Amino acid sequence: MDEEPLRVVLVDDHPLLRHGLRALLEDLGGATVVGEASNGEEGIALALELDPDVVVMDLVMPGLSGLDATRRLIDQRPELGVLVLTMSDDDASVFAALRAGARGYVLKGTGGAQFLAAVRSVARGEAAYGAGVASRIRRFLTAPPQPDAKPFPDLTQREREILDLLADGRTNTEIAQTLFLSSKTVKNHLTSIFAKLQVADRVQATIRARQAGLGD
Amino acid sequence: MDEEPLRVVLVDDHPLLRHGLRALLEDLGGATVVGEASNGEEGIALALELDPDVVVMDLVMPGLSGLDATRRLIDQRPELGVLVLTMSDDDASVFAALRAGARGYVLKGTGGAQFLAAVRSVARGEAAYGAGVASRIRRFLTAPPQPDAKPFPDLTQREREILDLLADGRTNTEIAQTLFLSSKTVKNHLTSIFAKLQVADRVQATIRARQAGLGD
DNA sequence: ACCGGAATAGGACCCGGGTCCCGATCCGCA
DNA sequence: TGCGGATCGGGACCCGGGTCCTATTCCGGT
Repeated sequence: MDEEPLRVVLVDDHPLLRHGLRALLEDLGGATVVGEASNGEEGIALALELDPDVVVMDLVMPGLSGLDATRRLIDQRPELGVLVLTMSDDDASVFAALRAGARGYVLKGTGGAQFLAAVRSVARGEAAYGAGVASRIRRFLTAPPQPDAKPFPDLTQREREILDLLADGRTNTEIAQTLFLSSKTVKNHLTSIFAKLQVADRVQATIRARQAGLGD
Repeated sequence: MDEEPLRVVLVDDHPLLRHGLRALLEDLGGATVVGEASNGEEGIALALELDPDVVVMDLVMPGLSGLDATRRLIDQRPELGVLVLTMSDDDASVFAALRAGARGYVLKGTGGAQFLAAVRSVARGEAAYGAGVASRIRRFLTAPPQPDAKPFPDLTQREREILDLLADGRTNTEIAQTLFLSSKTVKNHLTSIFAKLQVADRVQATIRARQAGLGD
């Protein structure tokens, strides 16, 4: 499709690594390294000036970190492809980089072929995450939907129904009408609900219920 | 690295599309399609039996959806690479698929080279998301830190303080003691708060306040 | 056949929540 | 200087929320 060589900027404080990457990209990857920088400030300036297809960014560098550099770069050029290449293999680094706008995250030590594939993906506007990063993202996305199960196991069926209506801000008489009950009965149920939830009144019960996902 | 052809299972209810994919994968991709299925149930059975490197999964299918199929598949084989190939280009579909455990998400209409790259990435255990998906993920990760601003602009300072305590489940006398006020004053403020929020009582006000981020 | 718990409901009672009206002070702005 | 709004509070009043006790029905488990 695109036979023009990819234009790449390398930002890494390690000259030997830059040299190796340049060789890899230009000899085997059909890409051209149009600029190299050894810290964040230079990287930003170079990238803005040269407008490459991909910026390969290290995270830990003297001076401006790769994280901040990525953030500023994306602020100014949202569509710029930043591929983070780092040794940091932990949740915090990964998500910080993704939030900063990096479109790729691969670990140093990744094979040459995978690295080149990641560069090309990022150049195409796609996302390219290494094996470990993929599972991290999934865990992160999977976490929220978990806290389901059963909200209040010690409540009876009726009590849960009433608590649910309470969590919608309904008043006792409204709850009673909805469930075809006497308001007295609703009061009685609420009293035992308060005891089980260990709260003092309907407001606190409402808060607890909504924290557990009821209402809305 | 791995010169053995990738083993792929196709799950899509459209025979012509399967045919096209098979041709693409086998002629240009150096892969072998070891099985085809036209719905979720068959897909699960085939994938479990053949244990391929990649399962290419459509989302919309008669019978068991690709979403549910992916979920069940990943439940049993967490390391299995599932690449979702679909026309659905919306947040809900994308995140549902990622939560279900898909390691790739590309749109029908993606170029052949990109599709093959995605298949190979997924086979290597990496993640492969198309261009649009990448920006969705970023927006999702960036969203949480955003929802600040000012909760209730029409409330006065004092009213916001009182509403904040109310959102913690405090009672009128407790609020009064905290702010060194008379409970009468608290009541009066609450009355005007209810009017401004257009709610009937403290419970509904609490709900509104917590939806706006107060309390906790 | 019996017991216990869930669900329903009434009576009596207290008190906090909520409303409306009124008055006071203070401050900023026209 | 005067107006308006924010803040503070009192009085009077109503009623819904909450508690405690008692009682009935029904059902499942022993």
